[in-house]
Amino acid sequence: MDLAGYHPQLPQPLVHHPGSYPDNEFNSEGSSTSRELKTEQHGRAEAEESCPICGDKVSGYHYGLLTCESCKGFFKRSVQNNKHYTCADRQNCPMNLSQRKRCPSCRFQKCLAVGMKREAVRADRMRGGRNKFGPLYRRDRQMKQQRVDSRANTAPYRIKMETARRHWPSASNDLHPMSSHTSTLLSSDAFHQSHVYPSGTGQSGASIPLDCTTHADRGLTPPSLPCPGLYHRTLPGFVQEKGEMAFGCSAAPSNYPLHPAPDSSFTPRGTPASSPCSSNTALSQALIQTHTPPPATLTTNFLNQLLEGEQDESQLCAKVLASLQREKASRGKHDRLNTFSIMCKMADQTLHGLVEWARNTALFKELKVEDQMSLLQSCWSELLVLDHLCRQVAYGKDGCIYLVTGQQIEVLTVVSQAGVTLSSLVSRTQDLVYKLKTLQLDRHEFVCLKYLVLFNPDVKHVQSRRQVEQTQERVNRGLMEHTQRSHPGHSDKFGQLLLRLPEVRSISLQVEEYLYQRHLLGDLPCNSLLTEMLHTKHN
DNA sequence: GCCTCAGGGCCATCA
DNA sequence: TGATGGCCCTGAGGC
Repeated sequence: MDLAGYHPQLPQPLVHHPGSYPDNEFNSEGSSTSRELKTEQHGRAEAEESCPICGDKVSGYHYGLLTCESCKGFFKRSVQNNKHYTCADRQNCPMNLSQRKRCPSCRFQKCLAVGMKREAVRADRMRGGRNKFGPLYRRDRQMKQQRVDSRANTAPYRIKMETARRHWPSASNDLHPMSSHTSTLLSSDAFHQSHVYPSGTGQSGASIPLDCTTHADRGLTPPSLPCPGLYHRTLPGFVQEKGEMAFGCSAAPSNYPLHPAPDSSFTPRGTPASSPCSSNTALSQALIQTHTPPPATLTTNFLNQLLEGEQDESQLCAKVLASLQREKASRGKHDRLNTFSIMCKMADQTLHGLVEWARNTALFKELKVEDQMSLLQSCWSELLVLDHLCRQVAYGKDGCIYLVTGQQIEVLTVVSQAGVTLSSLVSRTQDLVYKLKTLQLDRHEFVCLKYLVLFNPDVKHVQSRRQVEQTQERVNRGLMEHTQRSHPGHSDKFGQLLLRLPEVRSISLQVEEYLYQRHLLGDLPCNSLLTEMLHTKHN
C-alpha cells in the first residue's frame, strides 16, 4: 500500500472511486456476461462495478454482494459440493480475471472474506424466489447510488492504484520486550515528547497495492457525522477561525465542532443549520430523537467520570498528523513512507493515545504499575480495534473506512486490492461496524466497552485481581443500567453489546497475527510501541 | 397479475 | 474428466 504523493499536511477525506482508474488492472473490463442488467438505473451503477473477488464485470447480487457470474457459480458449486480446497502456496495467491482459476482455495477464501454468504446457498436447492438478504441488497444499492451521485461533486479526488508487492526485510534493531515504550509510558511523561523515527529504522521500501494520492486543490466535503456525539472533538484552538489547523494541516478536521460542548453528554453538537449531521442519515436522526441525556443518577455520574478521561479525537488527529509530518520532514524526496508504514504510524500513535488514556484514568491509576502493564499488554490490540470501530460508527460513511487523520478509503478498494487476511479483517470489521451502528452505540457505552476490555481479571500475572474484577463488575453494572435507561425499548441492548466483545477479541488476535507476519517480513517500523507490544506478546 | 431479480440447473468449453 | 462460466429457468416478493 503506497501513498504516493501523500501529504500529511493535506489530510482531507479521501474517497476512492474505482471507476476513475482505467489503468487499474482490478477495474479492467474483462469478459462480460450476456445477461443484461435489468434496469437502466441499476445497470449503470452495477455495470461500473468490478467483482470484488476477481475484478470481472458484476452481473448482479449473488449470495450477499455484487459479484460476477463466474464467482457466483464458483461459490455455489463450492458450497453445494462442500468443497475443501488447499492452497499450494501461502494462501495469498493473486486473484484477478486471468488468475482466478489457479487457486480455488484462495478464491473461495476471498469469496468469504469479501462477504459472500454460505447460508445464501440453499440447502434444499429450491429454485427461484427471493432470499432473506433483500433488505441488505436494497440498502447497498441506495448506498452505491448515493456515492455515484456524490462523485459528480468530487471529481478531482484521485487515488492511484498500484499492484506492486515486494517485501524488503530490513536489519531490525534489537528489541527488548517490555523494555522501552510501555514502561516509559507508564512511569513518566515521556509520552508527551515527540517520537521522531529516523528514516531507515525498519522502514521497508515495500509497497502494498492500495495507493492514495491527494490533491491540494480539491474542494472537499467533510465527512458526515452519523453519530456526532460518539467522540470528543472539542479542543479549543485546535481548529482555528477559518477551519485551518495549526501546524499547517488543513481541512481534515474541518468537520470538527469549532467550539467545545458544554458537557460530555452525547447530544449532537451544533444547530441543525450548522452541523454536518443536519443532513445526515436516519441513524443520526434516531440518535437525535433517542439520545436525550438521562436524568443524573449515581450511574450517570459514574459513567460521566469515565467519559472525562476520554481522549479528544481532534487532539489525537493532530498528534498523528504532526507525527507523520515530522516523519516526512526527516525523509528525503525519494524516500516517502509507503501506505502500510503510514497506517502503522497511525496505529502506533493511536496506541500511544490509548495508553495515555488508560494511565490518566483514576481507576487504572489505582493499580500497581506491573498490573497496569500486564493489562495493557494483554488488551492493546482490542483497544485499537474498539477505537477503530467507534471511529467508524461515529464518522464512517457506509462503504468507507475512516482513518484517524480524517481521510476515508472505500472498503471495496481495500478489499479488492488486499490479500486474503487483510480482506477478511476488513470484512469482519465492517460487519461489526454495521452491527454497532444498528445498536446505536453511544459514547457512554463505548467507554464502558473500553473499560471492560481493559479491566480483565483473567489476565495472567495480575496481582490485584480482585480490584480489577470489582472495577469490571462496576462498569458492567453501569453499562447495563445505562442501556436500560437510555434505550428502554431495546431491553436486550446490554446483552447485544457484550456479545460483540468476543468478535472484537477475535479480530484483534487476527490483527496481531497479521502485523506479526508483516513484522517478520521487516515491514513494521522498529522503534514503535506497536512493535514492542507485538514482541512482548510473542515472547 | 405482472415484473423483478437472485438462486439453481444445464451444458459447451477448457485445462 | 472434473472444473469453469455463460445462459436460461424458476418463483417469492414487490408494486
